[in-house]
Amino acid sequence: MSRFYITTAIPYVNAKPHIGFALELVQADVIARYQRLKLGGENVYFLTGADENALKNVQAAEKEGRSTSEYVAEMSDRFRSLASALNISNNDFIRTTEQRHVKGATKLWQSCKPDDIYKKSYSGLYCVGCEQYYTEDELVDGVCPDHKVKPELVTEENYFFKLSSYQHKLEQLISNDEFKITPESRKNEMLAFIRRGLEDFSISRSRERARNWGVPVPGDDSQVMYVWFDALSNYLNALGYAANDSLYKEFWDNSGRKLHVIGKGITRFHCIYWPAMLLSAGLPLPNEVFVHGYVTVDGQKISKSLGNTVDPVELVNKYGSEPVRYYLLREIPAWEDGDYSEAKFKQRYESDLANGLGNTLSRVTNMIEKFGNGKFIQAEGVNAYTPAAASAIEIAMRSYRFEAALLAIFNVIGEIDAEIEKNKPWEMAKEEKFNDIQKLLSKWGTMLLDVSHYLKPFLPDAAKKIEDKLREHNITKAEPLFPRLN
RNA sequence: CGCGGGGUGGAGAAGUGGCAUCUCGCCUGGCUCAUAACCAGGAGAUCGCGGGUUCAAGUCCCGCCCCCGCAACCA
Repeated sequence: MSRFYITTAIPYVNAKPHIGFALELVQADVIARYQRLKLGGENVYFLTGADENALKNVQAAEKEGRSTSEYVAEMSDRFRSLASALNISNNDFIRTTEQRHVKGATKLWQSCKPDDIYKKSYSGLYCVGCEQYYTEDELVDGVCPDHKVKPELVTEENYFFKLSSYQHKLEQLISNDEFKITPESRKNEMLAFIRRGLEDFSISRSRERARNWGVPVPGDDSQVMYVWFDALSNYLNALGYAANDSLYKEFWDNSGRKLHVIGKGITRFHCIYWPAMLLSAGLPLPNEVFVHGYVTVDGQKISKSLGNTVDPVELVNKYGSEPVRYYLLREIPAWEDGDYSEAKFKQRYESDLANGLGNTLSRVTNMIEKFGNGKFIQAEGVNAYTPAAASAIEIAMRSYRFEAALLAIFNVIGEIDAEIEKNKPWEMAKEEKFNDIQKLLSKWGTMLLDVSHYLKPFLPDAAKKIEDKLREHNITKAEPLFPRLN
């Protein structure tokens, strides 16, 4: 029994989703769909969701003069809609204000080794305006960079987690890939971080400082959990950890594979804090964390002050989900940062999707209609992908190099075009060599089916359209799969 | 001496020792089945700079310059 559990991170919902999170959803979706094809749909479980407990959410709601719970509910819906706009095949969507989550986070806290959670007083420079702590060097001339006020020295008693006692174990698990971090550069970063020495970290806030928002610390009403402590437990909670549901047993508490897909900014939380918490609670660890890079827009970091945010839902409304999926997967190197620009988007759309895949389908189906009587018979022994190409795609998929996989998959489009040009079926038609044409059309159609097979995880709709078209009894010229933009 | 990533034809990238590759753009030619799409050929790179190792270096070593991230309770 081979089970596969995959998750995205749960973004906090203080603003509408931007294109960076769309990247994560799409990458995770490709992996999920790919695994379903291999393992069968029932053996794959794909989770995404939203973090509603972050203090930032409270601040954002306040700014709009709304109640926090109403605000986060509405914002979570926007993230849910993004997933559906992008045709993401998630099995579930968890909100961290749900009971199953609160109960699970509580259970996880209680399951940690008693020695690992202790009370300690913490003091730091706290800016009331920002509602956050600053270190000395973050201050500009001794004042908060945002509010230009001198922060107060605040002392508060919090619960701490004994991360320090897991230093050795974590180093071991990560370096021998028992807890695998992809790409390797991220693994090295984490190892370097661990070797510098791990300090215990605070896992609670005073209820006051948390603005009375969050998951209460069990047995201590004066404190709520530090948002990361509860947030990470969502991966267990969606499966029914608190109630020990069968889903939890099948997908987490067994030997199946568990993969987290995250952005580079939260690597430490997923690769250090999270496994330590699980170790403390005596729970199985995820097998792997895949860390993708960030999306820049026109070469610049996405930032609200620059006003260069790109709304992925708008993009989908304008161009459709598949072109957006394609762009994110093909143009952004999955292991690194990548850039979005409208010009590049249009370029990819035109050359790869419209003039490439779509046009080739039109050519082939049109010739089947015109020269082949609408009949297409799948060719025996034709493989669009040589064993070398197929294995290159496999390797790319297994290492989450989606851009490399797509490049290899799309090579075949060019090959079909070149063969059409070389054989000139339209001339053969004049000479009435219809049997020969039929053979060629069988071959090209079969090659297109091979392409669509590999495209399924990436472009599920287009793949299906290609397949459906070539399975028609009386094939007519296909409608443009991706119409030209102008 | 903080850590990491990167500097390859006009643009974007691939490329861990053996004639420098791909996509887009540009030029020329071809084709007309196709979404004015497609195919072939071509021009264009002293592979950031300076040394070194080697029969041979974009690729290994040393030094330097420049760009971009990250630097622990803050998503």
